[in-house]
Amino acid sequence: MTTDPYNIACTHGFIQSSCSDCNLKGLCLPIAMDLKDIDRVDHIIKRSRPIQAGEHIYRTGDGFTSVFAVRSGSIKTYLLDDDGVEQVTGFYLPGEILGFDGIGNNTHGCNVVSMETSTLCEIPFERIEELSLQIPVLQRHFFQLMSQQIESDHQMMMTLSKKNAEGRVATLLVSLSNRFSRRNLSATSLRLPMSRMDIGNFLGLTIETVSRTFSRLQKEGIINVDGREIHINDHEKLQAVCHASK
Amino acid sequence: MTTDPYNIACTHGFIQSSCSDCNLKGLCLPIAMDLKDIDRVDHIIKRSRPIQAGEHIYRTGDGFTSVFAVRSGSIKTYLLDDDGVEQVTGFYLPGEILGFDGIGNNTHGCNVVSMETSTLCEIPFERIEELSLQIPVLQRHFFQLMSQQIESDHQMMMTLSKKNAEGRVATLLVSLSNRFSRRNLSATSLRLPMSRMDIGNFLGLTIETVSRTFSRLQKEGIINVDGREIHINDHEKLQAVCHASK
DNA sequence: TTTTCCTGTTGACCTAAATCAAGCAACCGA
DNA sequence: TCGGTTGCTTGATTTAGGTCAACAGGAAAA
Repeated sequence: MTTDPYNIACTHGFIQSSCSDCNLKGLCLPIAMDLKDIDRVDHIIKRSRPIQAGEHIYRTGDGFTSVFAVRSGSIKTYLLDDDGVEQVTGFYLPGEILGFDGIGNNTHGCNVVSMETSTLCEIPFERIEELSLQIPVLQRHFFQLMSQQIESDHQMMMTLSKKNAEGRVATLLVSLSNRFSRRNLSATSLRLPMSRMDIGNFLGLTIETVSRTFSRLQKEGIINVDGREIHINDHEKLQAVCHASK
Repeated sequence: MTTDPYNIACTHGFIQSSCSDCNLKGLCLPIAMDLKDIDRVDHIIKRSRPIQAGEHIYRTGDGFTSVFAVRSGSIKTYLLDDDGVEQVTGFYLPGEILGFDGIGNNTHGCNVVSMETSTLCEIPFERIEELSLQIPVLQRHFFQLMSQQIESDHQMMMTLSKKNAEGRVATLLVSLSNRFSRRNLSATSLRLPMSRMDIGNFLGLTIETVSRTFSRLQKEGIINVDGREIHINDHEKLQAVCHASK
C-alpha cells in the first residue's frame, strides 16, 4: 500500500518540468535565488508520477530521506497512536512542503496519503543540506519553511484549545480560501479536497458536528454548501466567526 | 515590562560558564561536535542575567534576532489572538530551545515569559546561520531541533483533539517527568513550575477541570498532589491514562 | 432495473466539561 | 494583627458537542 519513496519518480516522461518553469517556485523556493542556483536545486529534485487518491507516500517509521513539495492535487498527513487513534495533522496544497517532522530522528514521524490524484516533487534532504552550505539563501529558506510550519502548528493549537465548532470550521475555511487565492484561484468558491471525516478528525470534532456546523453557517447566509463545493458569501462574517470561542 | 532582548546579557560577572563546561550541552548542541567548534559557538552565545518570574523575554512582533536556550528555571510561550485570548503554546525547561517560530518572517511569533527566576543563553541566529555554513553538523543540528519542535507540536494537536481531561493532564505529567529525568532529576517526584491556570490554558481546559482531574488521579492512587508538588505513584497506570480519549 | 456501499445530513438524547458559586489556605502589605 | 489578594479546591447546574439512529443521494456493482 505504501508507495516506495524511492520509486515514485516519474517514469512516463510526459510530466517534465523544471523549477524555473514551475509557477509554484515562488512558494517552495526563495524568491531571491538566481537562475544558476535554481538550476542546481532543480537537478536534485525528483518529480513523481501521479499518485492516486488513497495512495501513501510514506508511513511513520519509514526512513527519512526527503521532504516533498506538492505540485498538484492535495495531501493529508496523520499520526496513529498506540491504540490506532488517527489524528490528521495537516492538509497540504500545491506549493506547500511536508515532511519536516522526519529530520529529528531520521525517521518519518507521520503518515502521508494523497486525497486525490496528486503529483509531488521529492526533495532529497541530504542534498539540500549540502547545497545549503554553498547557497546561504537556500539554508535560510529551509529554516523559514520549518519556522512557518511551527507557527501554523501553534495557531492550530489555539484553534483546538480555544475555539468552538463554528470557530474551528470557519478557521479552516478561511485558511483554505487564503491558500487557494495565493495561487490565484478563487478565494470565494472552493472545492474541499477532503471528506467531512478528515475535517472532523483534523478539527477534533465528529462528522455530525462538522455537518451541522456547515448547515448552520449556511442558514446564517455566511456560506453556501453543496457537498464539498463551498461558496463564501460573506468573508467578513466568516472571519468574525473564526474567533467564536468555547 | 518586556525585557530588551539586547539587554538581558549578564552584567554581574558571577554567571560565567562556557558551553563546553555546561552540563546541558548534550541537549542544545550536537553530541558529535568537536571542542574547537563548540568553542566557536560558545563565543557567539550571550548568557543572560537572572530573569525574574513574570518578566518577558520578548513579545509577538518584536524583531527576531535570536533563539534562546533555557539554562535554569522555566519558561512559557503563549499566543495572544486579536481578542486578547491567550494560548499557552509551550513550557520550556533547562536544555530546551525556544524561538524557532520567529525565523519565518523575521518577527517573533509569540510571547515568552519566565515562570520563575531563570537564566537563558541567547543564540544570535544569523551568527548560527553563518557558522552552520562552515560546520555541517551544526546546520543539521538546528534542522533537527526545529523538526523535533514540529513533532512535539503534532503530538500536542493529537492531545488537544482526541484526549479527554484525564488524558491531557496525564500526558503533560508524563512529558514533564521524562524531561526531568533526562536531566537526571527524579522521574517520580516533581514540582510543577506552572500554575493550574497555565496548565488549563495549555491543555484547553478550565482550572476547575484541571483541579478536579488532579484530585481524581490522586483518589485513584496514581499520583499524589500537594499544590504544585506531584508524586507519581504508578507510572504504568499514568501512562495508560494518557490514552484516555473523548 | 435493483442492490449495495459510501458519504453526508438531520434528529433525539446523553454526558463531559464549562460555568457559576462558595470557601479555604497562604501570603503580603499596612 | 487584620483585610485583601491570589491560587487552588469542591459542589451544583448548564450546555456544547458527542453518541446513537434513521435516512437520502450518488456511484458502482449485480
